[in-house]
Amino acid sequence: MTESEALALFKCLADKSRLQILKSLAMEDMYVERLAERLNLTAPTISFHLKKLTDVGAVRSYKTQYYTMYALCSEVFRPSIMELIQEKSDEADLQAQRDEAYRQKVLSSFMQYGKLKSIPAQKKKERIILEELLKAFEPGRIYTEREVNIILADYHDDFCTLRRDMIGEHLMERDKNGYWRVDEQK
Amino acid sequence: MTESEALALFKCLADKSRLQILKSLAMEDMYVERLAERLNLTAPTISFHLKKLTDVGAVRSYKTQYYTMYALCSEVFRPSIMELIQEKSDEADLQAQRDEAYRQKVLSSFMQYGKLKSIPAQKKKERIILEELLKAFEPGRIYTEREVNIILADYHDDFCTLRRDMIGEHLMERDKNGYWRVDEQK
DNA sequence: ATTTTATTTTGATATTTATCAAATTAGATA
DNA sequence: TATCTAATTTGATAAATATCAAAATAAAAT
Repeated sequence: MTESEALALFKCLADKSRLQILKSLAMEDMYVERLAERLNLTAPTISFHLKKLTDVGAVRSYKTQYYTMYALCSEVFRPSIMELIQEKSDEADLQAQRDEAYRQKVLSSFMQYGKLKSIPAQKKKERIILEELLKAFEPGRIYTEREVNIILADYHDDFCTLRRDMIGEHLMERDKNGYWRVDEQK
Repeated sequence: MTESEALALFKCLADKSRLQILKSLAMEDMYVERLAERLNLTAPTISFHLKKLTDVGAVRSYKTQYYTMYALCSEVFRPSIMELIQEKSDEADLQAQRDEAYRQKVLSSFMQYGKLKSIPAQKKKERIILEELLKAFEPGRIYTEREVNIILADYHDDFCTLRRDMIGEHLMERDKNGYWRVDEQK
């Protein structure tokens, strides 16, 4: 089971009516109207819940003459909660984690005591460093070139290269009034 | 753990952010801002989630100089989902179930083939029967005495007693225009 | 004492969703 | 085929809630 499947399962369990349905089905198979009567809900509402439960594989249904009987899929409920929580992440999450790990690795190999040991030659690595240094600037605020130099000089003597590459990587922009952060997201 | 505690726990698990928090805390204890950074959420949001998780006993916190560290309460996650689902119901639910069981017992011993075998002598039992017969009347509609008689006669020859006791139990009311159901709730 | 930093609370908002009534579909019996 | 009955879908509504920004607390360092 993947992480998002576990989430979907928990969402299903996070409802009183659905828990009651599961508890009822744990005792014996039942059809929609029987459940509606037991829980004091309408048939459409029970149907709605059973659909959700079916979608996550918690229940299954079979026909017996008049009725559509619903039954519990017990296997789904065997694992402990901990097992579900620790499901490994989906592909997207995994990639994000890998990215973050790489970022940390680059940061720790080029930064020390809050200073930049050297400016990475690889563009990809320098980009990561620059993104980190960018945090020293407030979003929206406009800085003079002198202010930018002072801030960057805190990290490395060659603040000119840093300043130029900030512009080159489009992390900052400039005009006659000064420099400012580029903030894309949101 | 009671049924409603299990429900509260599942509600907590039914959120992506909280699952990620738990997964993070499963690796190591963390403080609010660290989690906010990892999940790309604001500190207030993390705080909000941690409060919920604390309330259900999923995490606990302790102070270490600067920070409030949060830690997983692993015991909570050991049981299988099935164990939680089958928690016995709360006191209120249990009482409701007992009441319903008693009602069914009375109904089945005095009713047969949709007819009333006899009118219960015990007031408590008759009340249950009358409440059941009341369902034959539409809420809001006004019936003539003759109509009431016809409906009640379907259940027992002594429809006069039934009609009188409907009034006596305040299940129906009457005035010069006729009879009607008393519907309290909603 | 003052300032800084971490955390929580408050207020507002947008999204999700459980529920029902009414309408529709599907199956089985007559 | 026609007619029940069970089940689902649709549309509407009310309640819950995840999130953020801003304000308020708390706690530590200067």
